[in-house]
Amino acid sequence: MNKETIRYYERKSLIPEPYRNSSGYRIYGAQTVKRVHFIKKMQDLGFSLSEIHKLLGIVDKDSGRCEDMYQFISEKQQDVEKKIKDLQHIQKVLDDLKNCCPNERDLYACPIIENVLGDDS
Amino acid sequence: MNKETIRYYERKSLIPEPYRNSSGYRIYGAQTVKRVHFIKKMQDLGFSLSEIHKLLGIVDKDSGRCEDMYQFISEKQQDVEKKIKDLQHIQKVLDDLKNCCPNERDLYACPIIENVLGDDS
DNA sequence: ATAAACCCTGTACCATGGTACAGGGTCAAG
DNA sequence: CTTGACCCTGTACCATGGTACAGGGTTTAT
Repeated sequence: MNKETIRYYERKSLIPEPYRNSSGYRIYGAQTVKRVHFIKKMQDLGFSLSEIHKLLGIVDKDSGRCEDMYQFISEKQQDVEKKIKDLQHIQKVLDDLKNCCPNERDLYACPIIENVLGDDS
Repeated sequence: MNKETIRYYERKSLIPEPYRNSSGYRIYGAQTVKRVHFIKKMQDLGFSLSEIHKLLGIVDKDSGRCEDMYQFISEKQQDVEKKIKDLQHIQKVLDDLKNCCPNERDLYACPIIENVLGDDS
């Protein structure tokens, strides 16, 4: 991973300020390394950095962690469910557009274009 | 729609510079209004403004419009298909996380957290 | 001993899709 | 004829997730 990105996470308080050696160089412990892995994985699961910030607040808590975590995951699942449904709707509209296309070269009045451009809704 | 957004589209060359009256006020014709509707609809279908910029290039062309349009829609469908698959994978991972959660309050060692935090991959 | 190859800080910049002024001109109503 | 409500321009700013310097200090290798 890019060091600039790590420093970006530090600025955003996603990871703690690390120890510095006598020259002021950052020394990272295993926990911070794990934390960065956690951030990456949650990003891959579609969580934004601000969501991950909240999530890390849960992780750092000493009680109620599991319940809050479950809650968080559940809410994200609903987000993801909605995104899938939206994309499936888009897929259907794109299909309809394709199906109205005769696919002939040099046909000026492309039904797809007319469909989207002229449809007064 | 917000006038600032329309002016933003003008800056980005998504719509032509409109006619001005004697005081320099913008006067929009029906074609530009249709163009803005087109932009909004294509945005709703998941096209970015830069994609819409290319699309409008096709719309403005005098030949081969239909074939290019069909091509564009088809490529977008593949994008959308991939996004859906990615989200479905995410959904599965989130499900797995939920399934490993005992959902007990005050349980310190939340399996979800351990799962994501500690998994060395 | 000196150059390469790191680290540090701070700031600016990239794309995306806009929004929000400031400081001015114009237009219609009362 | 003045006040408010528009329009104009230009520029700066918002969030998001970083990246890329400039201008220093340090460490390592030859």
